[in-house]
Amino acid sequence: MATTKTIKPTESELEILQILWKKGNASVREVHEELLATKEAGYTTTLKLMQIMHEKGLVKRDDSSKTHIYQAAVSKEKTQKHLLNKMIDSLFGGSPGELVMQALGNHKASAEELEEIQKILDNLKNNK
Amino acid sequence: MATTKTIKPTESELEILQILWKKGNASVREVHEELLATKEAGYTTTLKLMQIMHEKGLVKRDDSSKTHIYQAAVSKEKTQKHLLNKMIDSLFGGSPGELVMQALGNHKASAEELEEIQKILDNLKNNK
DNA sequence: TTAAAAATACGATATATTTCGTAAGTTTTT
DNA sequence: AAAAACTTACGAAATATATCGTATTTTTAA
Repeated sequence: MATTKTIKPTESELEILQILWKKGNASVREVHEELLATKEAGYTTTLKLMQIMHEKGLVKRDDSSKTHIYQAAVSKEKTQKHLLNKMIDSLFGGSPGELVMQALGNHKASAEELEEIQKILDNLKNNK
Repeated sequence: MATTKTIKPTESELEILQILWKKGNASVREVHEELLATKEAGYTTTLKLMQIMHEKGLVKRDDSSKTHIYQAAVSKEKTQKHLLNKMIDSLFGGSPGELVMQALGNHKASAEELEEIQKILDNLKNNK
């Protein structure tokens, strides 16, 4: 078995990854501006976090020019999958259904989303 | 608006809560034994964690006899809900649908679960 | 009734995460 | 060309989390 790389971004790292996933690539400044919309933080704090993420391999960066340009090195889907599975195992007794029910019960999903989910559901049913 | 109590158990606290949810109530010793099945830890570490959880109000305890008996003070459902919402916000751009799709796509849900989900889905659709 | 085992309390250390200040080098503006 | 603004690097402090050792008390067993 290959050594499974442990993707486990911290809370703050996740916030940054989200921005990078959305923007594709961005400078520290750009990420920082986005962060400010949500939370209070100093510029060097963001910078430091992104440097650490780079060391960890969570992001790639192009430092050919003065202002470095960052980009996520882990895919959104893989990360979601990973953390979701962890949560299903640790909080929902390994049952994805239990989680789905909770999630649907709580939040309000849009009509479009409900349709999307319906499609997936139909698919799964047919494959039984 | 009432002050929203922040339920945010740490990883370790979650492991303990799970055991308490399962057993209903238990001594530190019992919880510790269970923990050992999964991970390495000293007894006093478990004790300390549970004491901290008590301070935080995550668990209740009966200390009328020498050996204190603990029990979860937060419900499994509320905790699931809380952490799920956090995850939806921090990883799925606030869209529960996205999360549900990932969850359904990855894991295999049982036919019964699919039916359950279908019911919830129908309900949500009708309430639009 | 003494010794061993079990339990709690508590402080100290270790580790992980987050935040920030300062220095030093670029680029931009005046 | 000098000043101002921007950027990175880096160390250090602040905070949160986890782990453990030791002292003390209580219970159990010899």
